[in-house]
Order: sequence, then C-alpha cells, then structure tokens
Amino acid sequence: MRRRPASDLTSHLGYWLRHVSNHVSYAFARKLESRDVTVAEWVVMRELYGEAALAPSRLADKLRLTRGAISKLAERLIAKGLVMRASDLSDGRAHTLALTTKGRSLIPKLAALADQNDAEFFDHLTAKERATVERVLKEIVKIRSLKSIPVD
Amino acid sequence: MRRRPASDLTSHLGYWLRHVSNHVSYAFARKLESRDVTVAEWVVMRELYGEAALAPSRLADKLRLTRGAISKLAERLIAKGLVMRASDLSDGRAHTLALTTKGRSLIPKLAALADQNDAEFFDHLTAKERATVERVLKEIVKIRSLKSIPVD
DNA sequence: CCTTTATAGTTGACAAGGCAACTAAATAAT
DNA sequence: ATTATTTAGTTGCCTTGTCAACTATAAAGG
Repeated sequence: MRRRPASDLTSHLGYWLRHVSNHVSYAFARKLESRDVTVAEWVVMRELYGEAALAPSRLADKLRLTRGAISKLAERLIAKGLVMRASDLSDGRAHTLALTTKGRSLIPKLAALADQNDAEFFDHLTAKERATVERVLKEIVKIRSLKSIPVD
Repeated sequence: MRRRPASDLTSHLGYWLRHVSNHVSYAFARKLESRDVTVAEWVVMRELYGEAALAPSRLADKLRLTRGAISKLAERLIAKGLVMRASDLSDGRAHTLALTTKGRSLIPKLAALADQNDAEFFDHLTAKERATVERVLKEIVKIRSLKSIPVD
C-alpha cells in the first residue's frame, strides 16, 4: 500500500499528524483557559463522563498516560472540585475517580468549546473526508490497543 | 458540513488526532532512542535538511515552538554535534542554524526509522485513505499558517 | 547625534509528564 | 501461618516545554 521513496522527508503521516495535533491542542488549550481547565484535565473528565466511576489505573491505560501522571492529574482535578476520589471497600489499595456534580455540569460547556475548536479546524472538510479521517484514527487506536495493552 | 450533535463527546476529531498522535510519537521516540535523538530534535533536523541555514526565529514559527524552546533545542543539538550555529554578519543579533556533516549524514538513518514507524501505524490504510489523510492534514497546516503567523 | 522603541535571542522560574523507587494491601507459596 | 510476590497508587527527580524578564543590537524620531 505504501508507495513512497524512503528518503522523502515530507511524506511521513506521523509528522503531519503531530504537527496538526499540536496546532489543534494549542488552540483548544487557549479556549479551555476561560474555564480554568487544561486539555489533559478535559480528557480525563471526558473519559469519566460516560462512567459512574473509574479506577485510576484503567484511566491510565485508556489515555496512555502513566499512573503517576493520572495521580497528579486527579490531585489537580480534586483540588478544583471537579472530581472526587472514593475508596474501594473490597480492596484497600484501590480507589475510583468520578465527576462531582460541579464537574459533570461543566462538561457541556467544555464540550461546546471542543465543538467550536473542531469546527475551526475541520469544518472545511467534506463529510466524506471527515468520515474517512475519523474512521482511520479510530481504527488505529483499536488496532494498537489490541497489540499492546488489553485495555477494554 | 459538520453534522453531529454538539453533546457527543466521542466525535471530536481533535480528540482522536491527539490520541493517535501521542501513540505514534511515543513509538517513534522509542525508535529514535537507538540513535540518541529525541522527536523534537528530529523535527528540527528534518526542517534544516532542506535549507542551507535557517534563523532560530523562522524555525520557531515553522514548528510552532517558542523561541525559548528552539534556543534550548539548538543547544542540545549543537552539544551532540549535529547542528552548528553561524552568526549573521549583517545583523549582530541574528544567528542561523545548519546541519553539520555529521547531522546531515544521520538524516537518512532517522528517516528510515520514521518510515518504519509510519509503516507500523499506517500501512494498513488503502492508498486512497492515506492520500486523503495526508491531503487533509497538509491543508489544515496551510490554512492555519495563513491565518495566524505569516510564516512563508 | 542621542534617545526611544522594536527585534533576535537567551535565561530562569514554573508546569506537566515519564521513570523508578517507594508504601500499602492483597494474593500465592510453602 | 508466615513469608514472598504481585498489584494499586503516590512521590521525587529529570526532561522539556512555556512564559516573562533580560541582554544586546538595530532602527526610528526628534
């Protein structure tokens, strides 16, 4: 499938992916500032939104962060009153994280900023292009998840 | 073009972009370790490869990094003997950066690692999918460059 | 000219993630 | 049962980026 001279430096998808991702995340970070939330914090909250509660370790797997990073992120989110920690009764080591009411009610507002950011970068795509990109990205995550860590 | 309920958290392209980009960059970083080069360093070297010499400030614009970051990156690359700094004769403040012979000769080896990494993540795409993704990403960079900083 | 203002680049404090060492609790092994 | 091993999570140190203050040079204004 790949048909490209190995020495062409301008054709690495990984390069462009990183480049665009940096642009998009940077712009999004500026928007989130208005709500005093970082991109990493949003990502965690977004992940917690579907679930009642989630173990930090599961979160780390899902988001491809280390447990240390999750630990510190959780600390910050708790300090902001957006997330709470609950101890697991059956296992003295384990905790779970969950959105607080405040955190949950913030989600739609942050989602609106995400919508806006997405629009800014991707609205000029045709429906077909958008669908292709989305499908390709999700496929890669799925393939990778299977190959590396048994996440789900 | 965008047709998506504003509250669906799973459909932000920016989210998947960041997610996949992180995977790809992480895997690439592991490969570059064998040559004692970081992803950021590769990106700079790759940018310098086309040119005879480039001002740090231009590099900062192109790569969307701050001048501080470029300054430190340059320092590291110079320490490794991959890049050299030359002072601009007509302007006492300005410098330019350029690859050393050593740096230049390393490029093909790093490019091979980039090829390998790209293959690992994107080889399962059809030629058409790949073309679409590449075109879309490059378009976004172009549009953004015009909107924000007059880079080129 | 000489002073103000703008520009190129560096530096230091801080933020945030990775890694590895650590604590505490649970499970396994003998 | 007691010890060894594994697992969940936290913490300290390191790296690398941003931001803002700084230095040095250039350009503009009067």
